[in-house]
Amino acid sequence: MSTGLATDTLRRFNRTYTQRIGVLEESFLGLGLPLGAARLVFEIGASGAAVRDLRDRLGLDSGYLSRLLRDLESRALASTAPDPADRRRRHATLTDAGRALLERLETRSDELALRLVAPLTERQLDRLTEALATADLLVRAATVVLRAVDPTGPAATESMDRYFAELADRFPDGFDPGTPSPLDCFTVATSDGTPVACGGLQRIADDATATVDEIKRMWVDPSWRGAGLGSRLLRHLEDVARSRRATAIRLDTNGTLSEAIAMYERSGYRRIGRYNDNPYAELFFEKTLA
Amino acid sequence: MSTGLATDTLRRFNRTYTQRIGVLEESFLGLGLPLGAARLVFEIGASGAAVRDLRDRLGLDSGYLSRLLRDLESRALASTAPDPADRRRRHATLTDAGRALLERLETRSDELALRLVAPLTERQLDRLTEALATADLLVRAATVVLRAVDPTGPAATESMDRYFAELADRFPDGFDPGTPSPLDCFTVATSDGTPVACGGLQRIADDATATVDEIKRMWVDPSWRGAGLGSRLLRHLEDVARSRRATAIRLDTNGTLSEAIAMYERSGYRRIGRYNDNPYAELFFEKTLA
DNA sequence: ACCATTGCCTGACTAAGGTCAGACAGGTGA
DNA sequence: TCACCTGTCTGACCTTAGTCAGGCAATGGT
Repeated sequence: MSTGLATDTLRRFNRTYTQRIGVLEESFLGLGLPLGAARLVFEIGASGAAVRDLRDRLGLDSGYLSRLLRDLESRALASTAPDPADRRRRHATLTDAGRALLERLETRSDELALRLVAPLTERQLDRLTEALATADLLVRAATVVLRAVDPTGPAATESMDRYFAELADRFPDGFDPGTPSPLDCFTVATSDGTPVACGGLQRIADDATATVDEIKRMWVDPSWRGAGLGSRLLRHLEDVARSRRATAIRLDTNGTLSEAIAMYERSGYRRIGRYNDNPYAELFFEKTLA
Repeated sequence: MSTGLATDTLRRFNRTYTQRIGVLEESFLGLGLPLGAARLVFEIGASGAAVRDLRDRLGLDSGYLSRLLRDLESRALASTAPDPADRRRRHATLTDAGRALLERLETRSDELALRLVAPLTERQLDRLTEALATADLLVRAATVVLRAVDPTGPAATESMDRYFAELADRFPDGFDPGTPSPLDCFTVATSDGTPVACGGLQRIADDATATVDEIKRMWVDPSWRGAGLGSRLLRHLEDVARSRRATAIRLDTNGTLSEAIAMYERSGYRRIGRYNDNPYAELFFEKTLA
């Protein structure tokens, strides 16, 4: 298909959106707060948030956010306190009044959304919901950022922990990572700062005949599957391996991870015999790098 | 399904949208024009537009729009001239420089859209395009306005003409409306001011046994089909008929209009025998009103 | 103990977006 | 012809949103 169709659709949708759904934003208005401040209340949420995160999520200048926070404080809607772990960082929380306002904001937002879709039949509402969920997942997936991180750093550790936790969940007899040895390099995919996928490389052979990297601890957050994140990560790791002068990539996997297996096959990996003694591995794949 | 899921999805999408796609808007920036002015250039378009329409479409205060137009004029991007038909109204047109700018705006917007979806595979791009097109159609359909209009007025005439034109196109031997007699009442569905569907009622029987209204000249714009506009219009006309104390509704149709026939059956209409001598009618339906 | 860095805050400033009241020209019906 | 309406324009005014440079306190490495 032509990318022209895609951009046309995107732009057409953009127009419909700003005219029709965009007014949802304005539901935040009319409760005495300007839009920016209301959005901030929304973003702080019932459980509070770090100032740093707020800045990232709202994409605001540090000075401006600070001013908005002071504004909320002067209205007794929020308060900030230093983070005990690092007293330079600050954490914002809503006061009772702030939480009450948040609730009213949510109610209004819901009402407006409901009114918007009220003329639709149930069947159409289902179609709309499904279409929006699909679009949401894909757009979010498209804007995921792949980043090489320190294989022993916090970002790598956090995503590997989630990977191990899932294996423990899915394997019939559980999973024991032991003390995982650090990999040569590690890539984490993040969306809004939280890791949603990861994977690393380890050199397992380097002699006259071949230089082989093994892909290890590759994982995609369950709620992000079906958006092509896995293939994208795989391609990325292949690029990294190539830049490390690897001539082939291998990986092993367990028979329970059926989506992963399908993806490896789609991506040009072919089944080979066992090449290690990993007790959890049942299937072994290899791909020759061009 | 619960409407809660729908509003959740809508709100979640809303968030993703403002963070990710919303920046498309900013593609209008950086060409020396503030966003509002750039949007106005976009809305005037290559073929110009009435100031009145611009105000409606952009939802702006008359004074503010006027100021924006003066701004564009002072930059030699647009010019306004009185409408010859009513010299109070004014019509805005882009100058050559304005059209050149419009083109650059469109290019930038396209480029940004492309960059946004670049990480997606072709298959995902197809899915995204389809999802957005569906969402677009449904959201636009949900915000269509049904309005009773003068059966002989311009709005009614315009949509009936399009209906007749389509019949002429679809019937193997063409269609001749003759001099259509005005109906008792007529409803037009509009989106952004242009008619997208219509239908009227005519009392065809009123005696001791029954008061019967006939639905005539019901039509949905081809590009708007599949969004439930037909059923909504049908329900609306039934309400109108009820308010006119009708006890039953009849309608006739041609065998070629298969989507319409399916819709009538879904909506509780049952086949009856011929009740008029309309030469184009082949099928006849009736529904008893509660 | 020192220094660079990080995280947040403040003051000063600007652009953008928008409202409101009134003015004024053109049009319309009695 | 007059009174009133419609559509647009102008001046005065205001809020919101945001940038930038510099400041201070807490932290981490040496």
